[in-house]
Amino acid sequence: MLRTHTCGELRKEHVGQEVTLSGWVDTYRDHSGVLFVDLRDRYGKTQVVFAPESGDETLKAAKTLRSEFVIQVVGSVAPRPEGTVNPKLATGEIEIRVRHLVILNTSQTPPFQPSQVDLPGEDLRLKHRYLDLRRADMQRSLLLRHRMIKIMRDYCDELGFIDIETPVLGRSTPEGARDYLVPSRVVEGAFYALPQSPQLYKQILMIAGYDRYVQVARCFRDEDLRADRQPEFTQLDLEMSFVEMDDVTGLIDGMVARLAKEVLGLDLKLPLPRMSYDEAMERFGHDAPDLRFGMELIDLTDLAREAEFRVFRGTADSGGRVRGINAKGAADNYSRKGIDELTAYIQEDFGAKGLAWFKVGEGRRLASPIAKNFSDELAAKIAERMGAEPGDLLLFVADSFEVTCKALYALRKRLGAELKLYDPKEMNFSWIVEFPMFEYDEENGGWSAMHHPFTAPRPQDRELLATDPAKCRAVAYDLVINGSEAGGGTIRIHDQKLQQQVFGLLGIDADTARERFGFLLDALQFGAPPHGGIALGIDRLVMLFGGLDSIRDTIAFPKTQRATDLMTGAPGTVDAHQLRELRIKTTRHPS
RNA sequence: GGGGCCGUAGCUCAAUUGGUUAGAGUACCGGACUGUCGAUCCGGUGGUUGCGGGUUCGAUUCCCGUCGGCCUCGCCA
Repeated sequence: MLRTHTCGELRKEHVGQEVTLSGWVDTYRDHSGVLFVDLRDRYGKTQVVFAPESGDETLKAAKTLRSEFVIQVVGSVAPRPEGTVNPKLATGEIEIRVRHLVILNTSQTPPFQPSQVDLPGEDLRLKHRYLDLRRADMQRSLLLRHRMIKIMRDYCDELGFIDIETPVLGRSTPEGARDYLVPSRVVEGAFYALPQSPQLYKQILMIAGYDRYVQVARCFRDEDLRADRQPEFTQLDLEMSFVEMDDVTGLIDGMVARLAKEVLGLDLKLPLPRMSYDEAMERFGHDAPDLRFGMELIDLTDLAREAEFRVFRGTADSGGRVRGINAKGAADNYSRKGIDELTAYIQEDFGAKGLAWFKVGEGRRLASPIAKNFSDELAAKIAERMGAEPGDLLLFVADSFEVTCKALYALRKRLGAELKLYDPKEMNFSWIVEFPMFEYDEENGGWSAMHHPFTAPRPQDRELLATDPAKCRAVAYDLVINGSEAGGGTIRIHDQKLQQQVFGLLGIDADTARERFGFLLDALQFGAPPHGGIALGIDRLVMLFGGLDSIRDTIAFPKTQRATDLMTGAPGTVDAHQLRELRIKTTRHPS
């Protein structure tokens, strides 16, 4: 072994021991007669000291050490002299008096140093990811990821789940996200698709009788990236037979509680609270609301009908909605210019026609350029409805229900952050349930599945499939943490006829269904048990539990917004021979 | 596909209203220093201001295009 201990484990009780440490030169401080090196590995840092007692040769060699050299030192653990203890280091009470130094490898001057205070640009971090991953923050993050996956796997194992791997090369199912495609060499003109999720395989596994399946599954979606979205990401995917919704949510409640306890030291009250989709849209304008703070959406449509203000009355009379939020005590936080920015924000990004606002003065008088359009009586009713007090800022959007949801959700989220309405360290867990089965697809003029086409309707809503699909609710449940969708699941359809009916509603005719999902329809006829499951986004869970801003900081080798890998250069060109074998032509010059 | 922010020394950043020789810290190189820990002190190297074009007497600064990174709308069953 090239080491007897790691750089993070030596303490006062080791004083006097002969040890061998190996690691990277984090920093060095050359005082001519004595030279200090902070030796780093993923366990920590230990100060090693080169002094005249180390011998001329060793001291001389130590003077050639530079950042990120890999060295091995042999020496004795010594207590630090009085007054030189470093409380910032876990190993700060001791140091290694070096007798022997081996330079295991040198390093070029790194483009950035893992210990540097100012974080380098993300492109540079990604290009030299091996340096970035040496940073303590990244090590903490990957370690947290490991711990969380281990906790979840252990939990499932204890409950009898079997880890089964499903294929990465599958077939394309054009619904939903765009697929990553892989050409087949053997079958001309045919393509595999990388899985967006193991959805169908795990349902097949239920039909096959493996009644508790789990997998840490890599999933792929060829869609545009975000701070919390990567083209390939990891899900804790699980499925259970002979279960109802409460069985699945109850199981996940226990898993989340264990994560919260072991990772954050939090005792969660179970079961986690639930809210229906409709309530979430009404109170927060979104199906993944951040419940760490209030500032709920308040409906004013009935009052708007009495208003002289044409924007309000006109919207209310034509079937739209007038809704608002009350930013408590924020009247002074937003100047005219600041409110103009908020207005532009919801107009440009969410299609709102405008933003009506009032500042609440003494005696709950409403002050605003549009205030003259409101009678004192109506203004008082609005103030009452909004729970207005002097110093509050009231913001209103009059538009379709969808636009009021989007615009006010965005405003609430933005103001919540800007006004610091919640503690960033607080964690809020909840379930959103009773999602609609379908949503209307403007583009194609038909119904599309809100979750996926295999989701079961609530038994009491089954009639609605034929009569009023819009009102039909699914047995679906999303786990929401701090306003972020951390996972989602459903009870699946296990009845072949029902499955075909749903396909029909989605505009998938019998032939298409047979071609794409024939294997599932077949399997459903050979004794499919009732089943359901869930998938949790592991990258997002780590991000939330770790208090990180970007999903990229939870992934060892993430991709950029253009889905490229700055370190390896993927995606890259391939040589002409490879393309010929695949019978693929490209306008791009082969490498 | 749309909107926005950014790109200046190896790194992190600055540079007045468009103004003359583009600076600082750090890293790096050389020197001094036997208790530092963001070591300190002295000296030095280092720039096609992402790239291409335009406006101008003059462009890091303004305009157009392009490349790259990030945020975001659409998209993400």
